Amino acid sequence: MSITIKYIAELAGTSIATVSRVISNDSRISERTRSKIIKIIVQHGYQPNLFAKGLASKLSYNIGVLLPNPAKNVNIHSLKAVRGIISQAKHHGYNVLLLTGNSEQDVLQSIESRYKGRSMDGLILFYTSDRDDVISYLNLSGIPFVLIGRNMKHADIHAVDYDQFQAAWDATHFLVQLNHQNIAILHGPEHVTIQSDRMKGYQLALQSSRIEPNPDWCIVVEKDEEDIIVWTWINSPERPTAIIVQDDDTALKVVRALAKLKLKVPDDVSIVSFSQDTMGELVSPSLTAVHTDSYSHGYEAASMLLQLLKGTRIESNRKILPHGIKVRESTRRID
Amino acid sequence: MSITIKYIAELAGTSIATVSRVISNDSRISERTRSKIIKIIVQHGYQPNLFAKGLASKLSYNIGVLLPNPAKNVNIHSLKAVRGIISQAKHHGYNVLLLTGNSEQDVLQSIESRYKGRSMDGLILFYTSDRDDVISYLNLSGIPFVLIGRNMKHADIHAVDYDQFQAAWDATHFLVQLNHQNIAILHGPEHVTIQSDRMKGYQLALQSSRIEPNPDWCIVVEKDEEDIIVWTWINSPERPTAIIVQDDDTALKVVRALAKLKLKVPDDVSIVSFSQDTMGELVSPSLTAVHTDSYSHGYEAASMLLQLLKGTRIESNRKILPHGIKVRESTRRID
DNA sequence: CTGTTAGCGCTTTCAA
DNA sequence: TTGAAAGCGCTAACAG
Repeated sequence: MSITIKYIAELAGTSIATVSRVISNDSRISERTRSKIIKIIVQHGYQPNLFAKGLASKLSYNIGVLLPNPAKNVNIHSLKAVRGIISQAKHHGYNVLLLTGNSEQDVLQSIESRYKGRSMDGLILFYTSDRDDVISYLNLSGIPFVLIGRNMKHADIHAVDYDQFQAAWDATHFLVQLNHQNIAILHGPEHVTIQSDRMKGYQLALQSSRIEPNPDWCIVVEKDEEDIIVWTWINSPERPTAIIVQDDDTALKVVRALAKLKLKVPDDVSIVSFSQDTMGELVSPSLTAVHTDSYSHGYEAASMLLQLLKGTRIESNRKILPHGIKVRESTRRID
Repeated sequence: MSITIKYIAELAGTSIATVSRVISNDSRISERTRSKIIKIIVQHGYQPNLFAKGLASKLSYNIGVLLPNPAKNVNIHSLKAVRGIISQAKHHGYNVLLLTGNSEQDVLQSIESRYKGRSMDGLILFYTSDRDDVISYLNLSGIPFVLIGRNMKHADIHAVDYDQFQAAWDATHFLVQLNHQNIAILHGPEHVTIQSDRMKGYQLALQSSRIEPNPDWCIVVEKDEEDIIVWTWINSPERPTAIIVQDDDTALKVVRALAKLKLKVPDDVSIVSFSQDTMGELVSPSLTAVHTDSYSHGYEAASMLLQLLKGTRIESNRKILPHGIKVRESTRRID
């Protein structure tokens, strides 16, 4: 049998209520009793039974984390963020419960059963475009939740992200500083919101340098279309000398596509990517990239959710985290 | 107030005990009552309160997953495996609780409090060399656990892995088939067990082809030493024409180091890596690699743990999963 | 400041 | 095949 609050109370010669109060840091307990009880607790390695606690308090002290959808969107970013979440959660006495699902049905049903079953008090999820309906569901259901990323359709939900507009602005500006005039931008079919934010940043940065954005160079890449896109460009009279790419994976594909056409990075074309990973550092050429600290995304998301759970007043629904630009080998100055 | 077993019982005109039995699939319930109750449960979307369940049954229906240590060893492999774990766990009505810790202290204390606090019934962990003491602790504590990977110091624990010996044998054999005679092997300071298994596979494969292993070419790489190693080699009269590298990250570093010496992959040197990731596919040159399905590692580990928890007799402590070799651009035949 | 006590929602004997 | 009732270990009024 494991050690219970009752046993501790007996040892301390108090009632279980007193022990309970000590555990929950109730202020109206004499220093004397408190220290006595704490000593006994430590001595015996007592750990409160979270189920009893949860049952009585109607709180699970679990927060759920919904992983991005299968394979494709599972990346190091999410893992690091999860670490941040765990760390923050632990700090506040919360555990982290992991959820996934192969279909939306599956996901919704997972969330519902965990929430109704009182297994989790709130949820953190990562943005991918197919989460739209999940978010609608969450909004309706009243489950407290925080999004890592941003969603245009649901602009007012609690979210943690970095400033995608500014990030794209910075990337563009950086290239302009290197004398690039012909700058293209490639982004994926997903991430509608991020896409449009980045697009605006890109366009405004160009305009502020008196460069007119070329609409042919703002391209949405369908899966595995990099070859075609690059092929089209190479035939255009004035081809881009620099490309801003949505993510590391796509950036690598673009490098490969360029290589097939005997174009070298950064000699012929410079590339800036949006990184979620340290991978960009290892490849050749290593990738100049806009990066942000995934761990702190998770940390801050958890922090926000915990505030929500505790009913603390939250200043703002959105928390913007800093980003930076890591200059590596894939970019060069042109004359 | 959420729906409880009591409410369902009232609606069904039975006692809560009966409802409970239906839920837990007790055999001695008339088909009539069973179907009636099930209907009501479904109709009302009733979800049992897991805390009450846990409290009464002394089972949490949670399995813990201890993530690999910070940053360095966090990779896509673990994330995919975690998905496999979740999937299997869900299948059996279990949830997945995530654990980490920044220090061993931290980890041990997390495990203990979760286990004692009845938050988890068992644990799955990933192998990294600094987990040795954690494993010793787990062995002592009696917590049911399964290792993903393998540990030499604790050979008899429950574990899921692929055959590292055979994998290295295959990699070596593959290179020999491509006429390589001078084959080196690079592995990290970590993963003692894996290392020695792979080493044996490498050596025996060479010997079976009547090639005498050159001890200078079996090298343990300290962190960020790739440059030096490659530098040493290049000065040796007969340099390796092929290198087997422990993981994708190191492989990329080796490619970079070689490039500094004007050696191209695969023209001058072929490389085979042990992959944990799809990254090897995207880089240039893409990496020929031994790969295994991370998802199923997680799935099988969870399956084993669940058997342990249910007290099912387990045939073997170790489960060996298949691996394969993906031939890509980093290897070529020599004449 | 501390003790008493009534639950929280479920499982599990023990009886019927 | 079903029901009654005693907990599981803790929280949170309420009372002192």
